[in-house]
Amino acid sequence: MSLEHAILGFLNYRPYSGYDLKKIFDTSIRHFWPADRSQIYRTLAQMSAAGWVDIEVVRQETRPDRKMYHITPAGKHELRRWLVTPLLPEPNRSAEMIQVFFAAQLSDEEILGMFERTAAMMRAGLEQYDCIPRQIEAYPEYTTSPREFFFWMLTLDVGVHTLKSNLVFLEELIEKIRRGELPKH
Amino acid sequence: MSLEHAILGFLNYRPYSGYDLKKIFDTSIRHFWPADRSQIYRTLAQMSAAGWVDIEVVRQETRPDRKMYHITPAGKHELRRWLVTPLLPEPNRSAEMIQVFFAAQLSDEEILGMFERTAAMMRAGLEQYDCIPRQIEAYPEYTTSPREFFFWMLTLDVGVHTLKSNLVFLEELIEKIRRGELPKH
DNA sequence: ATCACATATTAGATTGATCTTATATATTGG
DNA sequence: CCAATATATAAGATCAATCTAATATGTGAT
Repeated sequence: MSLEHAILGFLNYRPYSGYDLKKIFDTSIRHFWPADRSQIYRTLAQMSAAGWVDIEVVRQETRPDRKMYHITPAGKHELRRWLVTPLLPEPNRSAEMIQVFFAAQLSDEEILGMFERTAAMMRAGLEQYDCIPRQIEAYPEYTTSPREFFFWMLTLDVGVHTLKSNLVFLEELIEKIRRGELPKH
Repeated sequence: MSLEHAILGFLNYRPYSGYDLKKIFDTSIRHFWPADRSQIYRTLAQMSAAGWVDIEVVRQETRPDRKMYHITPAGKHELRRWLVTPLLPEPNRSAEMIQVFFAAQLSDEEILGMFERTAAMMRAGLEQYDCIPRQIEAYPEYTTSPREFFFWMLTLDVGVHTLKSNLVFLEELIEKIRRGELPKH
């Protein structure tokens, strides 16, 4: 499971609580691995049972107690093992592609409208990416070195590059449809 | 759920059994929506309960009976409704990106090895795409018009385009690492 | 004064996807 | 002759992800 290893990755920087981890996920890797609060807590419990993390209970008077999770040597070992393991190629499910696959059943105008809405969403997505580096820089405690920062930024670059490339492809397709080049029958 | 609508899309060509549909999925849209046999049968049962399909039992003597699923007017209506509905943007989960995100913990050599293996898999993937059009052409009964064929091919073009674009990006990154341009600390 | 929000964890329920197993028979290949 | 593969459906189990709700309190905004 990847969630476990993402958590190990963060705990390898320093100890965090489940609540901290939820915030970190939401401000960093949510774009390629969103995580549910409940699932983070449950996964932490499993990781504790597996001996990958130790729990330190921090008493608080005005707030509920926090459980700080510390990575163990076994956890560090598991993280390294996973990081160097090539992943089996998992297919990226895409409901959009199903719509494309059966788009012949729609009129040219409907298809054009669909693709134009998609292009608009992709352009909006590109603008969102511009805001992320500032978000990450606002959390300097999460990153500890230029080397780490390089790879954090790399995940963003991949996202931007893929989006841009797909947008160019889509815009060419839209032009093609506008020129009436779809088979009519 | 997208699986339901993919099934409706195929049943809108002609009636099929669950067994047929599994084969069709595996030879056409598996690349962006793999489907489990068991799940297809269960989904067909739900679709029947929802009134989207009718079941015609075909007695066979030497083989188990087949259940041929026929799309109903309600099913056709639901298919059209879904095809013109813009989808909520779902994040593409990517375990590979988690590995990139925490790659700073590995040595330059380990990172290079990882990326080179990924590039090799992508090149192998590109070669696989070359074989797919022939597979589809081998199943002419699934497609009924040049218009449908155009969109079938379009889903392949998107896949090839994305793969190629990501491969170029990755090759540039590998060159950068070879030139020793990763931050060392 | 009240309402929303932040802190902090956990349990319950459901869904979609996946894997395994069961059943029963015909054909094909070694 | 035996093993594997194809035809055909379905139940059982599990897992990861998601949504909702419960609990309890402090702070800031309207």
